[in-house]
Amino acid sequence: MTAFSSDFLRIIHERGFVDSCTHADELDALLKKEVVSAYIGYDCTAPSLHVGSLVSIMLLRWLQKTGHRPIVLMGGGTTRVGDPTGKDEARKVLTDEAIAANMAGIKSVFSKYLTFGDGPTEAVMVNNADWLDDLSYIGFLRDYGPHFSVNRMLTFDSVKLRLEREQHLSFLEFNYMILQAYDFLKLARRDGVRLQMGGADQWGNIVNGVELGRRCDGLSLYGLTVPLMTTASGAKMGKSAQGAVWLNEDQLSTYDFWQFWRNTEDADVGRFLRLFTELPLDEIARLEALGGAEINEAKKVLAHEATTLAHGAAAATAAAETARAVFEQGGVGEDLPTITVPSDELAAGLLAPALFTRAGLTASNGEAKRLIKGGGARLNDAPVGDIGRMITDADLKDGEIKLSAGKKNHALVRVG
RNA sequence: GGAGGGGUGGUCGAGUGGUUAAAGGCACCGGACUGUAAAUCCGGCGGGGUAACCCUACGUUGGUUCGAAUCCAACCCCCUCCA
Repeated sequence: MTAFSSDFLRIIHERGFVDSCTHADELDALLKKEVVSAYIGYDCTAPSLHVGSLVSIMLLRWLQKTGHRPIVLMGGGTTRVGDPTGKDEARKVLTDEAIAANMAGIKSVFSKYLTFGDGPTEAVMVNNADWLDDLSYIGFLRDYGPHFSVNRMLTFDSVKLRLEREQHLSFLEFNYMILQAYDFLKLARRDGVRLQMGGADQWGNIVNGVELGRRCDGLSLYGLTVPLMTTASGAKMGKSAQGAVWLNEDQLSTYDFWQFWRNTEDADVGRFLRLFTELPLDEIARLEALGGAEINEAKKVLAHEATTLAHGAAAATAAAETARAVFEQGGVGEDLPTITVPSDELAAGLLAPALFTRAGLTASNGEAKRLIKGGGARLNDAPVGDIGRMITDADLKDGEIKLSAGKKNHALVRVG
């Protein structure tokens, strides 16, 4: 399974996207023979996707680039059930309103990475609520229930782990894999989809769909998973200073997004360049071979490329420029988070801890005081020193005040 | 329905009447060292207050007590076995 002849499998294999794949040789031949429709499902559990999902989005992008048709499945129906995979406890049941709002946020990401339309290789977005919401219970059970073995279902990790850990698993959640399998069958029948892809944790769910297609319609369906993304030091990937690394700009600024990539661990640079950029492999090989501090150049390239894909070249350049000004010159940049304070308030003076919290650098006044006592808080690059420090318009420098919490978190205060 | 076990801070997990805002680990945040890396070491880690101090918190609601996460009652939820 090393020498694939189809562009898609060859490229994604070279770039490290493939964790496992069903009938790789057959799929390879199919991809050479015809335009293949493949889908990945996204549940609407948050208002945006984050970098954890980015691997699969890049996968769809490569699929389209190599002449096939990506289908983005929004889990409007399955989100109402809740995927138990990888969770110790049932997720809180989301309201239909929350699901709809989340879906709206998630949808917007894909247009950055894929070209949608009606052409043979243009992407399509579908919603499984369209067919799941109206299923009739008895009819569904009679049609598809016989194809699922409970004995077998109990052996899938998503279920098995819950049982082994003696964690509650509701019947509602237990049905998730059946619905996901049905999704695949439905898309195969309706849109001729032949391949489902997803994260490594989705393997069991995907295989169920492959088998359901064969049992019901004698279809040859395929599944492919990407590795679970972790950093070289073992942490789950996707934390920034602000929390999760969201793909939507309204959830995470382009500057913070850029910074996330810039702060990649050395050991991850090559892998991330292959997965999250489209640079040629020989160029990546050169970049990851850089030693010592030089590897920072590779990280900048990574940050620029990844940010360009997500937010556009202008945003990436602006973020890079701000980062350069802030880190390499110790100054300020346009992209730093900025708050505006009324001039009379500033003239009257504001306590440093309160201003830090107001600027979003600390979560509470207490935290701000601790930060100041610990020496991590700076005002115009000078340690604040005293928790009773008053900040006034006398602290303005070129019309703004730079606040810093640690070396990486900065904010600007302007008068307005 | 019956019997037994359990619900502690973001998380895991101690604590079983007072010095417990609650040991310890992880996560997280600062600092040192560096390269805006990793590893390591140091400090911090509920909220408000400059502080004294006040408030909130150990499933929920009541009760006993000078005093409860710790004892009692009822209720809710989870687990195991039985029917």
